[in-house]
Amino acid sequence: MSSEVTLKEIAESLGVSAMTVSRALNNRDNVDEDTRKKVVSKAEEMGYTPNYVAKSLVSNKTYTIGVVIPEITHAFFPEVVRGIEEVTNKSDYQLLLTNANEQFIREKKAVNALRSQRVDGLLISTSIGIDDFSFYEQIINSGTKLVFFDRCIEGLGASCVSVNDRTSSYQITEHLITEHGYSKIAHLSGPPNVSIGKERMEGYLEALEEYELPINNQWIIEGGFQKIKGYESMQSLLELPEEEYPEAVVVVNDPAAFGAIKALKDFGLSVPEDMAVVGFTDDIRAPLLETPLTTVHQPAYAVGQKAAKKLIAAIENKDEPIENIEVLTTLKIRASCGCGNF
Amino acid sequence: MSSEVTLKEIAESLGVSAMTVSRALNNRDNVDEDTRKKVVSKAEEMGYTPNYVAKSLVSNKTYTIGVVIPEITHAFFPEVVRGIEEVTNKSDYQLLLTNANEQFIREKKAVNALRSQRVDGLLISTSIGIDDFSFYEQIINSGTKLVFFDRCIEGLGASCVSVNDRTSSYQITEHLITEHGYSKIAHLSGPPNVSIGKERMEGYLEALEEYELPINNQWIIEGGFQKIKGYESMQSLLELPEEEYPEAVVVVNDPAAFGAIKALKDFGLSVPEDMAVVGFTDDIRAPLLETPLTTVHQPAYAVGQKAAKKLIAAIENKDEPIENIEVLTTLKIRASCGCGNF
DNA sequence: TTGTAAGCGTTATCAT
DNA sequence: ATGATAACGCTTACAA
Repeated sequence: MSSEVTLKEIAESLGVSAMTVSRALNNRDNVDEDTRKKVVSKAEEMGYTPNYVAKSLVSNKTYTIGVVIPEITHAFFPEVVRGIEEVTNKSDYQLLLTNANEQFIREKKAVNALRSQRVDGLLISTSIGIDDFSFYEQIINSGTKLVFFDRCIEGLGASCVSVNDRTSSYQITEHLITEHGYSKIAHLSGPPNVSIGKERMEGYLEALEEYELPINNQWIIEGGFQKIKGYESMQSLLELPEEEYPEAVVVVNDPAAFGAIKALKDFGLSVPEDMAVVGFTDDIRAPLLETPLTTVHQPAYAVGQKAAKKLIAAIENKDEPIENIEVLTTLKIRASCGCGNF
Repeated sequence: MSSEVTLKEIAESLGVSAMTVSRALNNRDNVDEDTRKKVVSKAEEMGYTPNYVAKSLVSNKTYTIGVVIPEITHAFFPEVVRGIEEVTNKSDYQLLLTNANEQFIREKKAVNALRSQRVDGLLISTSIGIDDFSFYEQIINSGTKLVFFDRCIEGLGASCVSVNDRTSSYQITEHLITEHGYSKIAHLSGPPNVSIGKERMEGYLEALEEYELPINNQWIIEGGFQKIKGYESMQSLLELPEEEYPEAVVVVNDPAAFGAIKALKDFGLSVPEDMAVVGFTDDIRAPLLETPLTTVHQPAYAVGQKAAKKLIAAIENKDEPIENIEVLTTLKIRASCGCGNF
């Protein structure tokens, strides 16, 4: 950035001190109105932009928030970022965005870089492969303000904003049971060490228990969040003898559900006649499938907003409490569960 | 960010000077190997993170790049950001991301904030309503490194990375003419003051001229980039007497094409039988429509990569030339143009 | 090899 | 109302 105009230069060209210029430009009340005007117009003329780097060094505040997301192309996250942006923009914080690409090594590197940049706080959604919880434990203990969103690590003393995953998973499973009378329901799960994977599994299990349906371990396949993982999980499921096929399957998210549906198709089976499929996310493509996908709509924008608000509150207010904030989802009933008229 | 450990504190606890600690931690060659080890382990123990704010003040370099995009939910941009991220991550630059939400006022505000943060360079895709070119002219003249991407402002002395819009628009129009024999082709355009709006219009016109087809001003409707704009433009077009309807229409981008198709449907017309429609973007939803959309695939990731590479080159190399870089598109032929077998 | 002093651009504090 | 000085955490330049 070419050599920029400084307070001192403005001061010299005006024959006053740098302090006066600083005061004038920051609208302090103890400056003569005349000099203030002179300073402001001179600054304008010289093309002055305040140097936040220097400001930050003095104030120990950067007005900057670090955001770490695991996967920027998964449509959910850009929407979350938009929510974050909306809030930070109003409060005049800037966003340092990093994409960990689902790699915990990159996530760590990003967090360290962000800390070196002295961001005022961190908004984090962890990558799938995370194993080293002590990393975040140290950071939180050091007093760094941190709010997790969507993919949370619990019990570390940081607030967390997420969707009511367990309840939503319970509800969509319940829908399959009560509205359609399915009793043989499978689950293509995510990794259990990621909160959303665990929670969605639990909601599914709770619903089966509540309605006293058999829990069949052959129907619970651990996979991942991408299309290919759903495809593979469904392939495993279809290795069962045909008479042991479930009637319906709850998939951990929509991309994985797309993969699962593809696998069914490749296998010559149709949705929902041979097997009903429901997802989780309400991906932009969900309503456009040949058989539109029944799924759980996630208010990504609201998640972003709430996480950002919580973080800014924690930054600006010493004793903001630690909270787990749940944002409510809604069921999107479409055709893939067997509801014909959508 | 709680009180952080400083060089001085490490120095004191070790009985050496801050300079020695600085040298040791930065792997300068003039430090005793023994003291270096002591310093490094002490720094680790005390949880030291270098203060980049202070570093930047000295070096006049922040290792930070400001990115301004007009619309984060338009899938094209997250993909561009991923490309940018991939490059900056390797070169150890951080990304300050701002979303202008298609509002030029917010864009200006964002750029000013970014300059105050003393980013080393700017990556910008302008919002639609832009009118004040002098704003960027000043910034570029002040020596700030700036690369435009996708939505460029030309003639200001900044490099630009974009898709070969005019050629692509020419090609998809040509496809309608030569593969389908359409001679009555309309264009629902974008705003002409945004480069992609202008370029796509020009490509369309060039193709008509090349094949000596009539240019009918009633078939050229100025609109915008969102679904609703496409809907409205198509509504205008359908106000013509039925015998003056075009056979095909080139829409400025996919979201607008979705709107146009919706309007046709609401009007009782079908695609491509009554009117063929082609788009531009290859939106993730394009292949999933009832009649999959023929469109131009844009290599968003490559746009991001090239823009980031160009900017970093400009930052690190005094006389990096100003260039217009074009990234090549590919046609995605699907059913909406009348190619039946897709 | 190590230390000292000055300075990066700003603001808090005390003085005038 | 305005100015002088020190300080924020670090590095460069020079000295020991």
